Order: sequence, then C-alpha cells, then structure tokens
Amino acid sequence: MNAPVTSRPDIMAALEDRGHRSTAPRRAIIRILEGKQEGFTAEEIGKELPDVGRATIFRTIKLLLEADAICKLNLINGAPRYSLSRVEHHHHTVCVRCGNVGEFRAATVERLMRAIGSDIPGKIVGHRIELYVTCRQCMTPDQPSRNSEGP
Amino acid sequence: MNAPVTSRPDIMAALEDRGHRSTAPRRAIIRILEGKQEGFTAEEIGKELPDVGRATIFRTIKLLLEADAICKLNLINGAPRYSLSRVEHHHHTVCVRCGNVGEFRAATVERLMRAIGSDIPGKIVGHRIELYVTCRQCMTPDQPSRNSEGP
DNA sequence: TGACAAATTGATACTAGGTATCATGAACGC
DNA sequence: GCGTTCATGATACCTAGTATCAATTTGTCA
Ligand SMILES: [Mn+2]
Ligand SMILES: [Mn+2]
Ligand SMILES: [Zn+2]
Ligand SMILES: [Zn+2]
Repeated sequence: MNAPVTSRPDIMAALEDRGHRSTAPRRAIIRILEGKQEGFTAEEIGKELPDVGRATIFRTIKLLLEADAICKLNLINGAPRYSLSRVEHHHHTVCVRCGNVGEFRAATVERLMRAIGSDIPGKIVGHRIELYVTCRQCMTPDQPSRNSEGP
Repeated sequence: MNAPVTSRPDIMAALEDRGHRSTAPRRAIIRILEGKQEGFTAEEIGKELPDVGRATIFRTIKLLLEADAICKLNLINGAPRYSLSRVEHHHHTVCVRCGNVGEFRAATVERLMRAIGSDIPGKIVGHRIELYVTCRQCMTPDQPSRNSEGP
C-alpha cells in the first residue's frame, strides 16, 4: 500500500534533497505554514511554536527561501511577509488595507520587461514587481483591516 | 540683483512649505545628499556629519520621503538606499554587482500595469518595479564591486 | 541495535535600522 | 528682543535577524 500521491509538494523532502536533515522543528514549521494564509510573518510562526527557538525559525525560513519553497516580500513598512511558492517565476499583489498577499503571472509583463532592456543602460538580469491593490474583501465596506501597507 | 534661478529644486524650501523649520542639521543633510551618487544609505550620511545625531538623520530622511524629495529603495539584503527624486513617478534599476541605483520611466510599462488590472482580483492602487541589472561600468571587467544585491 | 560524527538546536548575546522619550537649544512670528 | 513651539542629541528601546556555543538529535554504518 503506497501513500496516496498528494498534490502538494513535500517541502521537507525538498529540503532533504538539498542535504538538510528532517528534524522535528523543521517539520513543525512547515506544517504550520502550509496551513497559513499567504503573507505570514516570521513572528506569527514563532508564536504558534513557542517551544521552537527564535533562531531556528529564521534559520528554517532561510533554508526554505534557498529551496524556493517560500518567497519573501519586503514591504515598505512592517515585517517582511513570507508565503508558500505556488508557481515558478511570479509577482505579488498586496492589499493596502488588509495586507493579504496574492500571486500573479502575466506573460505580457515578462515580455515587456525583456523588451525594455534595450532602453536601459546595462544588462537586465532580473526584475521584481509588486502590485498594490484593494482586495475584493476590502472593497465591501466594514471589513476588518489588519494593517496598512503602501505603494 | 537676484540670485540666479537654479535648475535644482530647493529642497529646504519644499520642507518649509510643508511647515518645517530651516535648521542647520537639515540644511547640512540636504547639502550632503545633493552631492551624492544615487543610492546612498542613512549611515553614509551620518558618517559625513558626525555632529548630527543619528535620530536627526532618520527624522530628516522621513520628512524628505514625505515631501517626495527622495525615494527609498528596499533591497533584498543590505540597508535601504535613498536617492534624490528626479522625475515624478518612476522605477529603479539596481546593479547587482556594484549596487548603483538608476531611475527609469517607460510609458509602455505604465500602460501595461493599468491594463493587467482586469486580470487581477481587486482594484489596483499602485505598483512598484525594480530592474536588476549589471551596469555599464560593471560589464567592463576589473571594476571595483561595492556589494552584491540580488533579484 | 548501537555507536559515532556531523548537523541541528535553543539560549544568549550581538548587530543593523529605526523609533520613543525627554531635557536642552534653536527658529521664527510678533 | 521674547516667548512659544519646534527641533535636537543623548539615551534607551524595538524589531528583524545573525554569531556563538554547549547540549541534543540525526543519519549512517558496523
Ligand atoms: Mn510568491
Ligand atoms: Mn528614485
Ligand atoms: Zn484586503
Ligand atoms: Zn554596477
């Protein structure tokens, strides 16, 4: 009897493939963030795992970033947000009212980024795009607003 | 005899227009950053003005940001870089080898950002784009590399 | 099943970037 | 000039990490 093939990628296995050990704290952190909304902070993880040291939270986040299992989003103000990677190259939407993070990908954007290379001195090696939005939940009035990020 | 009309905007005057006082520390900070390359850090300013308190450096940077006299660029690693605003809405290029910051603006980009609004849930209220480049100086080999930022 | 080396952990201390507090000093409207 | 208000520097504090290190856990292999 094989275990059923899950649709989710096995993040712990990905870390093991990269030479890291499967430890209880790492598994716990991964389990927590798999159950979380997009855009969690390091501190939010730490609060749910009081027995895991703060340094281990940050160490594990770094490993997950290196393995492209999560992405980091530096906002103008407030702590960086992390979220599970869902597609390969992509960009983020951030709701300026509630802080929720979404992902998007548009071939037209990628194409244009490549095209403007000819107008820019030097050679483009990458790009980063963030869209600031008012999300659907926040457009219907009287919703709880978590914080305020800004463009 | 009037003073000649300078091409540069008078930043101190802009702060005064916003209700702030013209003080020696503020004038000193503005004079320093007018002579600087794009992409200076708060610490770089502080080092050139050892008699100005650290808090005042950050307080003045905040005022300058609020007045849109400078812009702040959060990089993946390393201290945030500030630079004098030169055009209204614009984006930045960052050299991944030397850290130099440039500005660019492309109508096609702005148009596309508006256009993809229809593909995104919610309402777009702003955006932010950074291009990671290898700048011209860094493409000719054996140039001094200041640091390494990354996409 | 150990036993062992290497990796990992949590505690602790430290750093960088920035903010809150507050007594002293400078701006500026009159 | 003078008084109010604003701004300053010193100091302490804060958040997001990182360095260090003794104690524990893993993975490997006998
Ligand atoms: Mn993402
Ligand atoms: Mn700029
Ligand atoms: Zn929202
Ligand atoms: Zn360069």
